[in-house]
Amino acid sequence: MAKKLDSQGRLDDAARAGWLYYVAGRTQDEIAVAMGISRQSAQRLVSLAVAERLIKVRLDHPIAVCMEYASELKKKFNLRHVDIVPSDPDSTSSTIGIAEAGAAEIERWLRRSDPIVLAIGTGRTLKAAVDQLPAIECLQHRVVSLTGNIGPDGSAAYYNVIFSMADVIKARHFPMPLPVLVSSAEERELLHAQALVRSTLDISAQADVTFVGIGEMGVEAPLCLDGFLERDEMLALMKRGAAGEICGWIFDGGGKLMPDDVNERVASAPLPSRDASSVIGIAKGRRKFEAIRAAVIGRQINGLITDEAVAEFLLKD
Amino acid sequence: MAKKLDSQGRLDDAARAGWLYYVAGRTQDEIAVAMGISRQSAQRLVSLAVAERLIKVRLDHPIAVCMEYASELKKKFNLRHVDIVPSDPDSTSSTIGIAEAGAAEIERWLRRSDPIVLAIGTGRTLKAAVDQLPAIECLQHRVVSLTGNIGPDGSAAYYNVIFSMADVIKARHFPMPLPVLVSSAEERELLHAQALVRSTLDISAQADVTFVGIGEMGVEAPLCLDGFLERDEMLALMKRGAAGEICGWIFDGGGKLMPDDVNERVASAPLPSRDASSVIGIAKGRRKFEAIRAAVIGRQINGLITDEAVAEFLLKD
DNA sequence: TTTGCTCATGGGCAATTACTCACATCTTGC
DNA sequence: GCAAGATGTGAGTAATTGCCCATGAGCAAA
Repeated sequence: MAKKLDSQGRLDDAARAGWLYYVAGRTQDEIAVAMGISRQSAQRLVSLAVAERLIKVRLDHPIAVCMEYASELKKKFNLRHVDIVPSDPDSTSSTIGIAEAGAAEIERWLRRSDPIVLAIGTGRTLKAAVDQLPAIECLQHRVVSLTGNIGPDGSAAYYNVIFSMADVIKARHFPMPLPVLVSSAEERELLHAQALVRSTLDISAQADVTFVGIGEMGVEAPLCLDGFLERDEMLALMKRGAAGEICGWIFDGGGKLMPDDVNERVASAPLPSRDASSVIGIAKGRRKFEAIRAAVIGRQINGLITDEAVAEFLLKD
Repeated sequence: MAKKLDSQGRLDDAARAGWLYYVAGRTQDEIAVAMGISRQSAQRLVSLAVAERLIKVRLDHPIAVCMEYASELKKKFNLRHVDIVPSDPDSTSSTIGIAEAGAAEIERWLRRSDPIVLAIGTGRTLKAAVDQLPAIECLQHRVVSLTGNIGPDGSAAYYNVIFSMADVIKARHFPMPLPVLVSSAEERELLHAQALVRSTLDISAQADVTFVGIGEMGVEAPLCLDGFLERDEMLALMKRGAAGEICGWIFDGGGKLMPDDVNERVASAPLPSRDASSVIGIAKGRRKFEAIRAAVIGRQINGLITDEAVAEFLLKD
């Protein structure tokens, strides 16, 4: 070979080796023979070609952009887990796609053989996700609800999902026999002191992974639709800067829990630690843009399952 | 994951795995953990992504000697466009490398926002190139076939590429509902007079760019293999000095169309103007040396995508 | 319902590739 | 012309990947 190898010549060789390796599909051994160098040198040239970005790999599939977004979001917001599903602009469903993706992620956790504690919030999206779960026996795990299962009128809250979940997987489950909102901070303390509630709260604090929906603010928001909040309470909250809620915990545009009397009355368990465990939000849709951004910024969650449209919104500034 | 896995979902997974492997640079083990599958399954998905051509690799570096050859060829034969890819002396494939390069050049044309007419010939090499194309919507362009799509036995000619092309790009396309060779000059006139054929011929004459394969002469040549010409017809042609063919048009060593009865029966559209448009040949391989030289000398083409070995041959005298 | 077929799965193993270390060679600055 | 640092090389070894096989699930025909 040439005695003097300037960096141009070396890059040429790297390009040639990279071409033989990736395009022609030869092994590094064959390349070494063809180029008259040692196997190791061939390997170095190939990795140089990669390092110098001479080799461009492109994935020609609609999923590609989702993966891209996921990786950027993970970096930008320091998230543990991000899953982006393709958007269907023609669909008005607020769950299509993410329900399946959410179920897949829940299932991944449930398939673990070591026992875990899985905490779960409430909401339509989460319910849709749980409905997608296959039947698996998970005797080793425990599933705990972060939110009360009693509706404002005393009936069972429809969108409390822990029972649906318990139906399909055979794990021990710990519902929270409370309303979502109580009348005062004092009442909450009283209720939380009950042995049964106490133990559920304790278990929830040990959660290894948590799945929650993310609610937006507005008179059409779930909190209002389901009768937990009156229309004017909601309007007042919005005036004070509320951006969204998770399990009833209301946060502002920066994702900080608001020092508000409504939050004083939330009977849900606190969200498990975002430092020590995974807390994964599942949500999409135009109306939730701000709520999702706030939740991510304020680290109410450290994982996100959403769609392309939300990803674009979160990445755009 | 244990849900019903339709092939769509499986391709999605393959794309994910492929992305994680090639773009994100994760190992198959990491991918397996991330996707909740076994390492072997991850490996299968990755290779499926490759097999399904979801992964496109290209080399983005001007290898000095290739660039040099290209510029010399351009000058020597007054060509509009020359692309030289490295040779792999041990490979017997007649398409490797130039298929990717051809696809890249086709893509460059397709990416133009102003509407163009792209004419396309036939052949294995061209088919391999089109298979490398990514899916792009090109509603503004028109794609027209220069050759008939009916094989000698009346079936669809396999190596007619316009349909493969129309699959991946969503442009209007104009196939040529004719055999490649007809029985006589009179029959050709008759068929060409049909309205449908007429309009395709008219469009092809307006082509802004044309991509064609270059066929060699010989009993192993495509024209024979695919049954368009009998063995002894071919031998007679060679005796009369035939050097190669493009879209069935047979030319001699000087690249001039032969005044031969076979050429009288070729039903293909004439090659678009080499003065007013780009007509790019894609071919390589020892057996095509003479055919390529003739095509370039006789200006059947004014652009060439080939490999180092051919470039050296063309430059050596 | 049974039988046969296809195909995905996971384990195991061999081939291939990546990394580390010690040494040789080349370039640079004086 | 020489020392010092940078850079390339080969060997050995660990990690990663590719492939074959037996198995079992899903599905269609009998």
